[in-house]
Amino acid sequence: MDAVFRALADPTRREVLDALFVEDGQTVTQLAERFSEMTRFGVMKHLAVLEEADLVIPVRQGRTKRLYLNPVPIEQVANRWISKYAARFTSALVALDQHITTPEEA
Amino acid sequence: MDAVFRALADPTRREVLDALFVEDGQTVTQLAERFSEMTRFGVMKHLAVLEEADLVIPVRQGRTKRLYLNPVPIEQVANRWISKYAARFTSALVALDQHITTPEEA
DNA sequence: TTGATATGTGACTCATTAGTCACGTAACCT
DNA sequence: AGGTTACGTGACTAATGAGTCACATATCAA
Repeated sequence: MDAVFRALADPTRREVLDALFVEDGQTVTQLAERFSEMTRFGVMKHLAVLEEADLVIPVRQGRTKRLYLNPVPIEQVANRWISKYAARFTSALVALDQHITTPEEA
Repeated sequence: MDAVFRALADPTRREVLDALFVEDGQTVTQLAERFSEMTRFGVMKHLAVLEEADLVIPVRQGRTKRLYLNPVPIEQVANRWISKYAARFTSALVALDQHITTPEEA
């Protein structure tokens, strides 16, 4: 799970995920072409991090490699980590609402 | 939102959030004592990052500073980013189920 | 006021990361 | 075979991040 958080920290890597969300199964060069501000090697390094976190699954096809989005780790983070704080969010909203409807201070 | 992802990337910072989840409104020294592998200054740097991401809200009280957990940014990440991939997760499960119930290949 | 406590700042070191490049390998095509 | 396309590796540089320390400031308590 550490790898997932780490992978999601970089905006470029989130862009890669977005690109695969729009069109799944793109090749490395296809993806690299979308990032004009970076060389193919930079993109490949980001892909390695995403694969490490299992967020992207590589499928070799002859000389090309297709990258497929794997939403499972994201879902796990949502369930095992984020949902824990969701309850606090709800109670925070309730507290805010009570604060608004019954203000005690200026 | 970038700041939130960045803040969540570090395991120590997630531990800080966990500590505040267990007991909200702890002071800086209180939190620092929980991290024996690190000095107070290290913890303070992490707190700065968490405050920057608005994940932790500081409240000055005389010479002490109390840190309060703010689950709102986490919730926003869940809604605006993660939920987008949740649909893919569902369809992936459906595909997996279909693959299991009607296997075509060995 | 004096001493103790709680937090803050700036400069510094060390490790990690992002990104590039030269080069290498493997597959496709004719 | 020979050229071309697609991807991979290792070494390198520059930037960023983690962590520490000396020191400074503010507050409390007697």
